[in-house]
Amino acid sequence: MAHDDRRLQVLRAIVQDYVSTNDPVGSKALAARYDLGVSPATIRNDMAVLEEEGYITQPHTSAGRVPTDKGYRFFVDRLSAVKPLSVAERRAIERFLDGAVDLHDVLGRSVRLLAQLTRQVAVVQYPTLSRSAVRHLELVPLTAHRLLMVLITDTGRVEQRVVEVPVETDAETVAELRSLLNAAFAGAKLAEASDKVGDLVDNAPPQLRALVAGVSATLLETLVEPSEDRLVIGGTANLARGSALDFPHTVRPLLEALEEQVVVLRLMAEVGPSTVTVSIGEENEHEALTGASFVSVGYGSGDQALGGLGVVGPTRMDYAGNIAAVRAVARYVGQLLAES
Amino acid sequence: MAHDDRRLQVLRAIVQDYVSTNDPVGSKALAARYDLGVSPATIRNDMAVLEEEGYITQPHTSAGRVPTDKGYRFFVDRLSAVKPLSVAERRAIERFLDGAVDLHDVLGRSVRLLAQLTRQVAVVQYPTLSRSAVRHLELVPLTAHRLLMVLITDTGRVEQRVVEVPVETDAETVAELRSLLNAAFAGAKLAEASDKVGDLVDNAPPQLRALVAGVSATLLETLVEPSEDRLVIGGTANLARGSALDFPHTVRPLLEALEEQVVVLRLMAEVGPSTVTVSIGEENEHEALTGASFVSVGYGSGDQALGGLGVVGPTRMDYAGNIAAVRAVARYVGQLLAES
DNA sequence: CCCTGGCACTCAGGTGGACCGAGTGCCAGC
DNA sequence: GCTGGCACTCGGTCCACCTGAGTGCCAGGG
Repeated sequence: MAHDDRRLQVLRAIVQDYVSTNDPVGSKALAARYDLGVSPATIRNDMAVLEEEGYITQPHTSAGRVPTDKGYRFFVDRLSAVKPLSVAERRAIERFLDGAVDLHDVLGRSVRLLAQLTRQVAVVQYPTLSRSAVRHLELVPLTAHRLLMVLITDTGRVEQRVVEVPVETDAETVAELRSLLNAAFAGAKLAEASDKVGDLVDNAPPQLRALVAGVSATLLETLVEPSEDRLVIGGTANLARGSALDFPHTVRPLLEALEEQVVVLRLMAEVGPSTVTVSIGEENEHEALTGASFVSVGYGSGDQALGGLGVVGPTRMDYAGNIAAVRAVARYVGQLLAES
Repeated sequence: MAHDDRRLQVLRAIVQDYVSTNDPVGSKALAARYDLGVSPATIRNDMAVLEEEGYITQPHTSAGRVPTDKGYRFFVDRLSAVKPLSVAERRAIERFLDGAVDLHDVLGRSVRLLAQLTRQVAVVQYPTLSRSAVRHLELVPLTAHRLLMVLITDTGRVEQRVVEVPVETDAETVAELRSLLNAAFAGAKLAEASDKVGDLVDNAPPQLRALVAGVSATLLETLVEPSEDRLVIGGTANLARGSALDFPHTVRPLLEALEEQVVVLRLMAEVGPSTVTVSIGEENEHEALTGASFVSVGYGSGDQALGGLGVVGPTRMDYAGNIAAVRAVARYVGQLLAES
């Protein structure tokens, strides 16, 4: 139908115009700027319908229209082509991420990069431990009854815990324990580690059993602790840019939610690799985010994402551009992690 | 002189009142609230002198007075007694920091704690590598030509680097290398590490020399790289609270400076342990911080601070309270790190 | 059946004047 | 050297008014 088609065009034009100017957009401006081939009056009729259907709304009578969350949603779903990144942008990504020395560095650079590309707040999650594999388990004796366990994963994460052991342990025993644990766990996905613990303890030489059990228990604990999931956040300064415009009253609740991490992690939990997830305004369950949109995607090779990354910004954001940026950065991060 | 004495009282009262109300304070309000034993008219005279001397200023005629940076400085320098923390606060600190599982956790909790106590932006620096001692050096073979070097310090920091080695290396060689390096470096301050490298290479068995040299070089590199110094920042949401009041136009430059880290690290570089440093407004060299004050102190047992921590806020802040909080948290962090 | 130009209507935001009150500086008196 | 009194200043607020953007509706034309 020619009608519906044009209405879609009108909606699209409204979104684009509003995103770039931040002014409610009126029929006249639309007709002037977007060459829709019809007069303002016609556009007004279409706009009335769009408003009826809930895609746009007027902040007040005698103002132009503004997309609603539903409008953005429709717009995003119909995003025909994701705007490809410019050559300059691709080069910027490479230049930015090249020369990272370790995981911390990779993620730190990614978050800065993403914030810079999108001019929004960027969020990068550390690779989930449970989906990483053990590269090495190190034990460093601290005292006779305390060991420092250091877990190194294939994604480059390093976690450490102090293990209190019931029996006195000398250097030799520690060495034995270390090779035992590494033989058992090295290369194994951490999610599978819990399955192996039982066997491992059973098969351990009797004098080592208590130790193996103790260290294994701590290992498993690190997997479930809340600190298990870490987040790097960057570009919060972008929130201040036009905060008055984008966020009704203050950015405070948003900043709080970001620092809370839990909120963002929950959102991240749902992301899959290669499929960008966009959640818009009210679609976000957490109250502080109801005025914001979240564009995220998983990174990592395989079929299951190692972690997620994304950007948070006003619902009035450049979805096409941000989706492209998020996807591109995720791909590079995935590559970098696969290499190391 | 009775005069000067009362003028100091007046200045103090102005600072206190302004800090708590955020309104320019007039002679009448001062007389009413602070019981200075003299009439408003007299206070006006004192205020005129204080203004002449640059300690206070009027935002406009017919408004009260506001302390200048110089006024705050004077106030801080004459802070007779740092307000001791309440029992509840002390208990809160312990409760907050207790049960931290590793360094990351300790610092993360500290920064949240500090932000909560002071209601400002809190900043905590990771222990400087060069002032930490090596607890353990681990080498994990990745491929025949690549090793993962993991450095564990006595402060609980863990750094990792991939080392490309020129010669093919088997597991046995790696083990040898590992014990060689640990024998040489374990327990040594990292600042002294560079001195030891020469000897170490000379005394190494010939076939290991190239390896030892390569790994040592990487180790030294990690000490000088910018990533050497890390920072945890928290409580940025506090900037949003009353941002319009405290920071003339936006919080943006401040947020940017904080994310920049370098700026803050430079400020931190100067802190000593146990002596709280306060830099106020224009005293800060970086432009973005000229509207802010920075209260910082080093933490760590010895005479040299392992790292620093502090808070950033408007010049209009509760200096006495913040100094007390910063000092208290630093002490606890120092203790926690010494224990582990 | 759909588009278009015209027209009356609404209302947010800006402008300018009047007023109010907090706060000051100064002065004469104690 | 302190104090009360007094004239003066000036930012903030309130209000009334106007302007202009934008709308909805309607009648007419393709």
